[in-house]
Amino acid sequence: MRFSIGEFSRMTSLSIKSLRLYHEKELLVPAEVDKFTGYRYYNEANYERAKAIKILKAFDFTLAEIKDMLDECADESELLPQLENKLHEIDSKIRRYREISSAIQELIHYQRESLMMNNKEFEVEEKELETILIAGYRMKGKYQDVGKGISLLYQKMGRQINGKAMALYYDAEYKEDDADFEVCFPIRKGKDEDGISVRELRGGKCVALIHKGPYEILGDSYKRIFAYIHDKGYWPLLPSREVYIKGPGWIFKGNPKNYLTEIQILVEG
Amino acid sequence: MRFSIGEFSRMTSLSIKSLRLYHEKELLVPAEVDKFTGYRYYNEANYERAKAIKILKAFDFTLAEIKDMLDECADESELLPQLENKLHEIDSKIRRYREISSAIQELIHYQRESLMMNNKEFEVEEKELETILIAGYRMKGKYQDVGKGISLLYQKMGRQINGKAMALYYDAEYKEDDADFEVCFPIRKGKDEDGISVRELRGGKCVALIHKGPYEILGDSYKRIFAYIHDKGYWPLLPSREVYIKGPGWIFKGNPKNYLTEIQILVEG
DNA sequence: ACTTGACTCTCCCCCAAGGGCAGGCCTTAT
DNA sequence: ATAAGGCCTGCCCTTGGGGGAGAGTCAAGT
Repeated sequence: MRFSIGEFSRMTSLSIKSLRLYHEKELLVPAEVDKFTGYRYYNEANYERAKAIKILKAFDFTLAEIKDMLDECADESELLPQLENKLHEIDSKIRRYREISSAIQELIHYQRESLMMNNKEFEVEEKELETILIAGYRMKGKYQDVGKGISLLYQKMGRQINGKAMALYYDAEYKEDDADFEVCFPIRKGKDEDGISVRELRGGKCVALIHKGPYEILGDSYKRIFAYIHDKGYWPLLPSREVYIKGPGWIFKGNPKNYLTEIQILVEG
Repeated sequence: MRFSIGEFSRMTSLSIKSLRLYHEKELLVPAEVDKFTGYRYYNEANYERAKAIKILKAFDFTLAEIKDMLDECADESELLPQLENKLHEIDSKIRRYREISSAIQELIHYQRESLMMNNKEFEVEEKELETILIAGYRMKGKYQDVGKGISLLYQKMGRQINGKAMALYYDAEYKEDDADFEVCFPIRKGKDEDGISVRELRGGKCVALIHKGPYEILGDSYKRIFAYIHDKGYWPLLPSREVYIKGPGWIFKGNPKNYLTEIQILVEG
């Protein structure tokens, strides 16, 4: 039997283009090529080889690899090393894609959550905070440096992170240039390292308010929350906390009007 | 601040080639290009955009997708649809690679096993066969057609297959052209369909011999096994079974000298 | 024998995301 | 002023083909 390229293409479900490419690369050379017309004619042996090629292609081998394997091996058992290599390759691709997948999922989740919260108006509320494990990095400087501290800490702690970025403010008053604060993340586990302190952050009774808008007008919300505390006759404890529910994103700086920040102040009384 | 392309490359860990490509594609256009020398100069805003590009590239977006996203969105929440699409893409890649991975693992396992058995000499042995669930396809024809039946059945049953291909021979004598046999696979579960019979294959006391070599000389091994049965005073039952431990592979036909076939004959007595 | 329609040939350009190199211009420091 | 190192454009290469142009071929019907 002798098959023209079109017939052979239908038999093997390989496109004519592919067959010509395989011929050029000497991966699948037609049994007969008409010297005058250049027409390719395939036979049974070509068909067997084409089947092998398709299987190996389905295993994600490149054409060059397939050529080597088919030319140098006569039995499947000789393919074992190549198969093992390819298996490792595939498995590391899977690992990589899994990481990407969970990173995207996390980002989507985060965006969804902050979209949901964006239409609400927020009131001062009282709640009970739980004790959590945090990794903190103490800094002195301007409030704007909080962002840098967060990205630093994020890179250090990577996959141990278990919640949204926070900052603890140790000053009882507003300080322009010399504020004393600590950026931190809730974490699953970790150890002290490079100025990073890992410890429990005690919970307790707390007055909280979600602030919507740019950080420049955080003062308004602080005013509201302190008025509330005063009204109730509570006594505010230090450090106060800011939880950055939605801030400048990883990708865009975003619109500061949509930033969400929860101010939490532990109180006594 | 104004950075030359080399400086900017070091800052962003993007190669100079990439930066020039991104410029050409208008993905990342330098803040300033010297009209006379063509030198590119980048600024802070370029740096922010480069960071975004790197993140999206890490998420496996193409440059064109990244350009669209960065040009048309001002906030991360607007990226949600694209992120979800990409997540689906990534997840289907993971599924695909997982299938490849398990197929390769199976093939490796199979090859390893048959390599191990290849140095042994085999003797007739007695053993107890368990009852198994099989999918069988009854055929009449030549013994050479067994191969075709097996690939047909393999394609139908796919992932339900739970063991090596077998054939059941219902003739008490050797038949050249008109043999009555049934190719089958052990399976996990399944239903009758298109002439495929799914049922239990009863086990029992059995005399078995692993035959090494081409199918043409299976007769020699049958002679040995029947001699043994006769010696012991057993009574052979039909159908007899052949289990194709190693035959022509998926990829190569392989060397028939290394084929391994277990002949199993249930006996009474 | 001729025509016609379906096949097939080679050759060239295209995709993504750059890598590598050649030949020439530019900047900067000494 | 000069040298070293930076930067420019332009061209070819990679993988696994897809698309199409223009020309030649094959097989069947008339």
